[in-house]
Amino acid sequence: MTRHSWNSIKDLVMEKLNARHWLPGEKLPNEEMMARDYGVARTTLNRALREIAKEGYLIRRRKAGTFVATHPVRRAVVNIPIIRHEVEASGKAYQYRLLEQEMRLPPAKLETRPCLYLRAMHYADDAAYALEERWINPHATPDILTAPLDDISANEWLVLNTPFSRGLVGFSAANATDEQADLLGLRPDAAVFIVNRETWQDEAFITNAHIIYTNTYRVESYL
Amino acid sequence: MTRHSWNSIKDLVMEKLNARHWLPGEKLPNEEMMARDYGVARTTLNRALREIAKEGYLIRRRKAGTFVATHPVRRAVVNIPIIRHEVEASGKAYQYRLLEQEMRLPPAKLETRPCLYLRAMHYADDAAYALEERWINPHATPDILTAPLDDISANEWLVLNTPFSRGLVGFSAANATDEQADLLGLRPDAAVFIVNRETWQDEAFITNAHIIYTNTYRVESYL
DNA sequence: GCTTTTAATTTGTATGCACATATAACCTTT
DNA sequence: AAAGGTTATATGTGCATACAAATTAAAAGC
Repeated sequence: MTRHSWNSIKDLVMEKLNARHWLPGEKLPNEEMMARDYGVARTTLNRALREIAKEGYLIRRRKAGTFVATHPVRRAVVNIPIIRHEVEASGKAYQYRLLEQEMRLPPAKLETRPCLYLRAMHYADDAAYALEERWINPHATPDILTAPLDDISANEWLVLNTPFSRGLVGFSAANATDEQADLLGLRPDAAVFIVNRETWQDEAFITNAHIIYTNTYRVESYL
Repeated sequence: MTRHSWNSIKDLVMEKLNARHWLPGEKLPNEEMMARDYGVARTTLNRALREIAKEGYLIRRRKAGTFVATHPVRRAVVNIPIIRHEVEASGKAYQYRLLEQEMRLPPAKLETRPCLYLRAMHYADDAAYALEERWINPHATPDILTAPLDDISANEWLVLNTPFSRGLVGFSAANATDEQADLLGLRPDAAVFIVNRETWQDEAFITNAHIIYTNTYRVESYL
């Protein structure tokens, strides 16, 4: 019979932290002592504390010890789903329409050679859901030129076919341009929620997406 | 001499994943075999794969095995800093001004008893930075009633003094009301970026914050 | 007093082993 | 063939031990 799992120890320690049993900045007993207290091996206790530290509530330094974080960095983990999945998860029918597709010179900070520029609309039950404006570097992912972008969104094709080594995502707000408002069925100047994504494979730019959501859109996450 | 750490094994496996050495959905060799291949103990290999799975690139099921995720869920980890730190990190002088503070009945879904309602402005170098509209439940955190909310923002006081067991954060866009636009120095109807945070201790509502940023604000994160 | 070196302490990791747990695959029964 | 039970297998976890690495604290040297 296993008295305690690392996970249950983690819960016990989190309870103590929440109950302010140790104050912010205060040092916890060392692993050996705590392991004895809880009646587990040091490896088990180590894992519990390691996970808590990863979540930002503890700071651990060799030789110094384990401390309660004074300003626990609140982190929210946001899922970035494929738009089709997002729509289908809400029980609505997904539709996708490619508006424009051409080779064009992108902003210089992305790439100096011509890239594929796309504009497409995403619909949920015939209602406009999001407008996608995207640059794709065919020099980094040449197969994109033969991809069936009428059927599958570039979003989804890239997720399945092009790995990346680093990416950046940004959330912001803006007033819709007249054209954007028209496409999204919003009044002129309406506020829109914008998700910007950019991915790279090593030093090669792969894609930059600007996804403009209707103003009812909201990104949510648990803390 | 340690030939391989779990972390270096993780890197090696990630490389293979990125190089499509195993295709999405494909099954990887079992831990024992992989451990032998890499010349490490199963425990070590287990940790490497466990961490990769946590990042969403592998799916692991007992008895079934380890598989390459077909739709790796892209997750972005967003830091939610204290506004003062955010401003100071940009090298500007932070200022805080409490506009309003009174006991009032909040929306029913939060709490049925009267709560503390606050409105406050955050400034960066005398320029408006964000408007905070906040409910705080004094029944859950009574000390708030004697906190020096003229000096320290409720935001910061709560982070230091009130632990919570679960929280929700949401990002959205909206058109500023006339009053909000006025306070933030924006034109009427300008788009604003809104961060909404709500925290609970077990079943007790602690606080709900509505933070309205000027339209240049942007949340960023690496993938 | 200041700098450098050394030692001590604490967390971090690797390993071998054992057993727990989930579940896919197989077998039995009807 | 369908339902139910059993077995085999891959991952998940716990433990004892040993050593590695970081870094604080103490000692030594100037």
